[in-house]
Amino acid sequence: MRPVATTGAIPLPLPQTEIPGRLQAFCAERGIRMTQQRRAILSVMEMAKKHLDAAQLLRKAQRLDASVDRSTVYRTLQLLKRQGLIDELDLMHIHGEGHYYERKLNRDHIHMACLRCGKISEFVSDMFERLKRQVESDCRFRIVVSRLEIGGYCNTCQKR
Amino acid sequence: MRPVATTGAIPLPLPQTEIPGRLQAFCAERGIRMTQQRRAILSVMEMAKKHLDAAQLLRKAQRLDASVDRSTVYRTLQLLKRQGLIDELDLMHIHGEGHYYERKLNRDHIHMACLRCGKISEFVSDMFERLKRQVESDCRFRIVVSRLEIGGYCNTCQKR
DNA sequence: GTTTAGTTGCAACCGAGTCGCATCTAGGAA
DNA sequence: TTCCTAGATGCGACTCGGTTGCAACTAAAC
Repeated sequence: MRPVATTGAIPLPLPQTEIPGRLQAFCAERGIRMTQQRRAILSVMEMAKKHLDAAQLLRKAQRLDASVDRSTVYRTLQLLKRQGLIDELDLMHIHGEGHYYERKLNRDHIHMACLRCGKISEFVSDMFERLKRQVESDCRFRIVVSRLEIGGYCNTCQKR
Repeated sequence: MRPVATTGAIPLPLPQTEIPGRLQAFCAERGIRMTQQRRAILSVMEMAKKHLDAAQLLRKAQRLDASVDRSTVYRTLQLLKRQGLIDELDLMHIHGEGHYYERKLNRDHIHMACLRCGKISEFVSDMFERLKRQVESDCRFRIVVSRLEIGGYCNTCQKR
């Protein structure tokens, strides 16, 4: 398990890579059939150093297995979403209408998208966790998935 | 200005209506040309008692002015977004890939979507405001727009 | 009233995502 | 090891939300 800051608020760089094969191990545990194509897609997800959309994921997966089809990518993404293994992001629609995907880590984080340079940054905060607990108790709402996205101007772009 | 709870965490019902003509007044202030079609669209937005998607907005606007076209609705939504007068929501894609829109009120709120019954509820929380201030200071990020959406199970659906 | 920049309807278009179906294959059973 | 079949795949057609180019129209400044 990748070490994650457990206290305070730490600006986080970009998503980190995980132990290779982690996602495949999860799937095996849950009795999900493993195919050549899924292996390619999962390992791309696992090694991704930034948020990928379906088209990027397809291109990268095809470099590992040329037979991978667009529809298989979408079907696999649905599978991983249902299993709670990945998160779907909009990143404030900075680049079109599509979605971005990332491995779900132990701890949720906030996504900030710079409206000027398009940079995406991430942020882990205890207060976010506390806010979710407040929602659960005050609204009697059982949270399954949450997404906090922020649009604005990053430090560098504010200075211009 | 509609009274909004300013302290603590209050479960909020659905979006309220505003003083009629409010959006049009905003546009006038900013020197935005007012047309028959825009008037129809704005008043639908203003009187909406729930979150509307573009298609619903079109249908309702056409009841006020039959000439309103789909593209005009989309162009007007873009305009209002740019002006910061409305917020765009996904509502966790509970019903397809489209977007929902609502008048921006003084205070941001959290949207909760029940994955079982589809009910959307809203929640205002000081902690959300504090969290945003934390992001601004810790990450030196100037927030323009933010969106916190939560998927899970509402009180009623948990009991089954 | 004249003028014109801004807005509109229309129809064609785009790109993300889905689906039906024939074919293929992972992986359990014999 | 071979056989078998539920489940996965590729393909192509499709849906649907949203955009765009263009000629016609109009709000509002003069």
